Amino acid sequence: MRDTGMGAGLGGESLLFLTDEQLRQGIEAMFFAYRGFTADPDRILTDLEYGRAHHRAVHFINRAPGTTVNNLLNILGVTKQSLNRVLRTLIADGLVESRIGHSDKRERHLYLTDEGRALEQKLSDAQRARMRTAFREAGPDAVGGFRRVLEAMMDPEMRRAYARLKEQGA
Amino acid sequence: MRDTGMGAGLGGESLLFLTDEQLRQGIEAMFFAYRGFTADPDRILTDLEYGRAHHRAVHFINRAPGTTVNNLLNILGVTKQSLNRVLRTLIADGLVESRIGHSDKRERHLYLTDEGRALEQKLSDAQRARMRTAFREAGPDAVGGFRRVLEAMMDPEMRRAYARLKEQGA
DNA sequence: AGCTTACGTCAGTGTTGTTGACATTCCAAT
DNA sequence: ATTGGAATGTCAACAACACTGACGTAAGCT
Repeated sequence: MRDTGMGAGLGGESLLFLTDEQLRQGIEAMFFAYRGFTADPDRILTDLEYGRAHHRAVHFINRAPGTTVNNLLNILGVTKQSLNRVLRTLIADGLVESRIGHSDKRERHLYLTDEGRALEQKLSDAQRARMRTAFREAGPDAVGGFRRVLEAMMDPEMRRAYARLKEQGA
Repeated sequence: MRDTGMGAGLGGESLLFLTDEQLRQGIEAMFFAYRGFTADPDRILTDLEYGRAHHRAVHFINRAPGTTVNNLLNILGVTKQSLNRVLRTLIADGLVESRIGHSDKRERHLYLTDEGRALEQKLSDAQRARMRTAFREAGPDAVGGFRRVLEAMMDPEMRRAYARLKEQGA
């Protein structure tokens, strides 16, 4: 087994949790857990001819109603063309409403329709159910650690977006 | 704000960490963190004309040298056609070697070549670096919680695969 | 001999992402 | 008032990565 060479001679703190093997287990845990994380919504979506991209759009529009396309673009980290394709179908299907901005008429503000909210509800119910089970199994302390590690893993820009959404939801 | 209706009257334990808002923050944390998780390898891969699928294959072949195609299929959770496309390019490019099984000649055992190991090293160095920073920022207790929640989030089948890899690496 | 398993491949399709190019609309500055 | 830039939208082409379905080959099992 290889080692980073940083595990020895660092005083009382063993830092055993930073060995390459521990890090690799963390990487694999992320990989397998993300599969579970998306599995339930994915099943619902394939029945509805939608994909994960539609879920993400619906999720964040619900989370921040009236958000602009540009704002959504930054949160989702995709190109406007990619997002536009998804939004177009959602608007055409009557799940999302796009209203021209009042102060800046170039901007489009996005809202879920009743039907859109119904889908969001259905998807997030499924996803929250899994998250709830996992949180309950692991316990409150583990949940705190989970959140701290994930936050530290984000790119700074995403960490800011995440913090903004957190404030908004509280 | 909606509520699950499970937050009240449960005695001393408040279960505040299981509110819909907390769960939604967990969901968003997973989304943003996974982006960071894959960002560094993705950057390396695009330069090399490879994708995330190649990374996953190389990772697990390195992790379990001599693994069969079928075993890899189960771990990655994709179709054989999808995996085969990736394996074909990796073998053609001399990163992976496919050896016919000794006892069962139908099976192909997969190994990384020196060149394959070099790529795996490069990719996992980048990914481990981010994981290491995140782990160090969050601290050992948080890392334990992180791992417990992720494990609880996996599908049972993936939890078994994860456990098998853990034993193997120890 | 017949069935199953493991693997590979061909063909077609769908989702999601990417560039690049171009039009429109609007705000803001000269 | 015109010019420049930002925000949005659209079209086209393309690539990665997943899927299904069908077919073939070789090997193993009963």
